Amino acid sequence: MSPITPPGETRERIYRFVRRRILEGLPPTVREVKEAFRFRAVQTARQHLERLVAEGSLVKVQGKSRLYRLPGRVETLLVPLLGRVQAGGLQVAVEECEGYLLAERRGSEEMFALRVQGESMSGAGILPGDVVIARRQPEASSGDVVVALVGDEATIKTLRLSRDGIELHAENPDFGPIIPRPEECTILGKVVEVRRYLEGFA
Amino acid sequence: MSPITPPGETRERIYRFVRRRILEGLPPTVREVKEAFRFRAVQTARQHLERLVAEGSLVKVQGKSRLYRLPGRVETLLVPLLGRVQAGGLQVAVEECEGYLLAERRGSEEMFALRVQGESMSGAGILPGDVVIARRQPEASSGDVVVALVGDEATIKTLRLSRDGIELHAENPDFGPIIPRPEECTILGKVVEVRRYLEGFA
DNA sequence: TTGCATAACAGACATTTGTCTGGTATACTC
DNA sequence: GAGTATACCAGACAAATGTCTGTTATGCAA
Repeated sequence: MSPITPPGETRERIYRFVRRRILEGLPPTVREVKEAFRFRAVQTARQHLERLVAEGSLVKVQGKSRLYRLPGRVETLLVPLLGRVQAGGLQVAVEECEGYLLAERRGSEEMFALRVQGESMSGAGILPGDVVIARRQPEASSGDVVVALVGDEATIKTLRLSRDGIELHAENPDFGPIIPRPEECTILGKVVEVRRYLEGFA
Repeated sequence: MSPITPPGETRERIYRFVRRRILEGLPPTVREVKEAFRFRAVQTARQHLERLVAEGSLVKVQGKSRLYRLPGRVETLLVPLLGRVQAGGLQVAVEECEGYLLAERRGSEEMFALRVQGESMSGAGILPGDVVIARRQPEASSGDVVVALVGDEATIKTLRLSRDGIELHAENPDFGPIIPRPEECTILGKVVEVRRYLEGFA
């Protein structure tokens, strides 16, 4: 028999283990928890897990496999890193994406990522080669950094709402604002995160 | 019997279904696929899935539940987001970290994250409030952005190696270089990634 | 002591899930 | 026609997984 640990201590470690596994994208089975902690009885793992559910640290779906989740929608998901976004819209772009990034999810929104191409947002610390992660949404507020499809190409700019319609502002004095006609501009999403990889990860 | 669809058409739809489920964080079981497409035989779903694996659109782990994944799999890692780093070094700081970030794993190196505090690196697009992710290492090359402990406090600067020793350069004309005496400066790690959260995630 | 809580174990049962063998039907090619 | 490929179905087996009943041990408090 494993040594009996102080109340709650093992449970705390189990919580962290399960949490990590969930964040990594694959919640463990009861028996995987058992194995990880070298319990000799499945029930030991199960008791701890059920306690964690009872106290609200975890939630689960009865009777299904690998269905322990974190409460409050703090989950992760794989975000497709889009290559070239063209007029076809996002659907096609997602199909032929370059790869996937990990990101925290809030709610169940659809997210996508895009590589920054020019200097136009340098003033906001968004440099060429950076990756922006955006939540897909058709509208945004004044001041938001958005991914917009203007004519035939996706661009990243700061949105300004004026009484005449929308304006897309660069954050760089060398670039003037874009004031598109409504029919030639679609907001694809709002940028929620910027990442720069200084090493590796092309 | 369900109507027979053109070759590959159902499979294409199954691929999209599975991919979506994986991106959402919970790969489906074979029977969930069966149900979603209203097949009456599990085998029908399985055949399609196996074909997708055979042609490389999906990968899976034999015999385990919910183990269909996307190819080019992302290895993940939880990186401790350190609060205040002081002379004690990283050990203590990791103990009392503010939380964890998800990051792609590169090798098995120790990583840590730190919140940017001042304007001194603004010229390199590293702004106050950003989070830098660093690989722990005691040395770095000239030109690397590093996290260094100078005297009593952790700072993020660009490293320059001169014949007199090391120099820490800010990327902002308002800040002069720091030329520390060797014994009062320790390199904690090299910055490999910069993140900025434009929404939520304190 | 008794009672109660926690931690851990042993062994089983039941459901879910992955896998397999064999079948029917349609379409295409030779 | 025979042969082959695809799509789909039926039913079963087996492994993985969730769940349950009952047990021992330790510590704490009435």
